Amino acid sequence: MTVSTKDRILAVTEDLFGQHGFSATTLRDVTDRAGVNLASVNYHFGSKEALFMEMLRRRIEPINRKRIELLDEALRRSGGAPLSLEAIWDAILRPLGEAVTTTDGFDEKFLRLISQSLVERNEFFETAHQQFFTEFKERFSPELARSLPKMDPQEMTWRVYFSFSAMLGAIIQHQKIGRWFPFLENRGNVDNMIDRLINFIVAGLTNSRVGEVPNREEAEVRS
Amino acid sequence: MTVSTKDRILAVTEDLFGQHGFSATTLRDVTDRAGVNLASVNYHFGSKEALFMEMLRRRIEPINRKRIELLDEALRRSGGAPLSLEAIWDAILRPLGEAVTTTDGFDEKFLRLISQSLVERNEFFETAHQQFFTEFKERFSPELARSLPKMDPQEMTWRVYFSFSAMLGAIIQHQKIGRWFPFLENRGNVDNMIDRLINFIVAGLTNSRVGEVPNREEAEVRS
DNA sequence: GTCTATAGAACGATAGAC
DNA sequence: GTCTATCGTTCTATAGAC
Repeated sequence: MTVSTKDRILAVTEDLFGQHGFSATTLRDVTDRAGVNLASVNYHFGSKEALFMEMLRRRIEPINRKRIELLDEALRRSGGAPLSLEAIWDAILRPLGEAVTTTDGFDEKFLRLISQSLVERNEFFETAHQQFFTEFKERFSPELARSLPKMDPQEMTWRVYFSFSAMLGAIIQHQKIGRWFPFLENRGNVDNMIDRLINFIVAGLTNSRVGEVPNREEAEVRS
Repeated sequence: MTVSTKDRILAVTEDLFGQHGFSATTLRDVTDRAGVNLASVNYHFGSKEALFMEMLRRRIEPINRKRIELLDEALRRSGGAPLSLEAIWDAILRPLGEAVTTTDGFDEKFLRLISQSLVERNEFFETAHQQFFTEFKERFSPELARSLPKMDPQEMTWRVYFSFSAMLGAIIQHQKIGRWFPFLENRGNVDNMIDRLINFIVAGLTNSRVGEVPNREEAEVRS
């Protein structure tokens, strides 16, 4: 099967963007590595920015589509009743896990791509990501609220923010996990990590010490 | 009081690096904004990389120094007994909070700087950050283990990883918090956020469902 | 649709006067 | 220690032949 010039450019762009980011990746790097001509980028995509946007869009949109599918499916099975937090976060995390999983376990390349896209500071990237996130957040936030009906909305919003932070931080920092914790087992098993991450997040979300701040003097020595 | 050319270059470098990263920031941007000559960068710092390293080093090192000071102080007060998780995470988070706090509340500029430095992919940056983190992690990890003596080491390492992820994710994503959650109160109050983050992390760390993975079918409907 | 060739601008770094 | 001027390189983008 033949791979089109366009697809080869996109594949190489993903690699280099994941490794070096937008500014540090030049079109010459891309075209040289892809074995295509420099001018082909502008022919197929129009500009460097448009190329990078297309590369990002075609990876992220399917993930969010799948997330919403899983959420709808769970709601169908529950007959519309509030879902468990585990089910909600499973719908959020599992499609991401599938996207980064290959037969060899973690696809570090793809994880770097997602990571880099999350922290890219170019304005047009930020606008795109804002859109990606907003669509999916507006679908999930009400479900989280339904599953935690007694929680103060402000308290819940903070916790949801920390939950997303934990998820995104775990992705962004994942390349460092081996250097931080060299003896950590199973770090190539994405499903295992997601299971553990769901546990961590649900514990943080359901923490009973609502808004309570430990007294620093008294809290010093653990009972 | 006069501000030296060197200091003005460093100050502007912080701003621009926080906003655009290393590659997208040019020396001309820096020197133009600082009102100094282009050649002064190479005179004072030697190269673009050396300038950015010096800028980063002088901001991060004091934070880690303060963290270890706070930990030692807490241990002195406890007479060497294991600390509460709250006390440990207070020592980790509070110096960061102080560093980003000005009289106007959150110093978004500094938060962006830290955030950008965490995700910068240049090799010399990564090596430096690895060193910054390792020093401080090797001091704190044993204390966390002493405070959670009954926990399986593998389980604990995963949770500590998620805790750091939540912390770093909260910093990295902080610029987006207002767009994600427009009605969130207190988001300019760094001490308040840190208090809440400590609660979230401690709940995740002490979660009783050790290594237990919810059955996805049964977990679907929240009781 | 793919190529060569190049325009036009911006880059990091440095030489050398003051 | 600060300046001007500039070197040599590299960048995105495009014109135009095939």
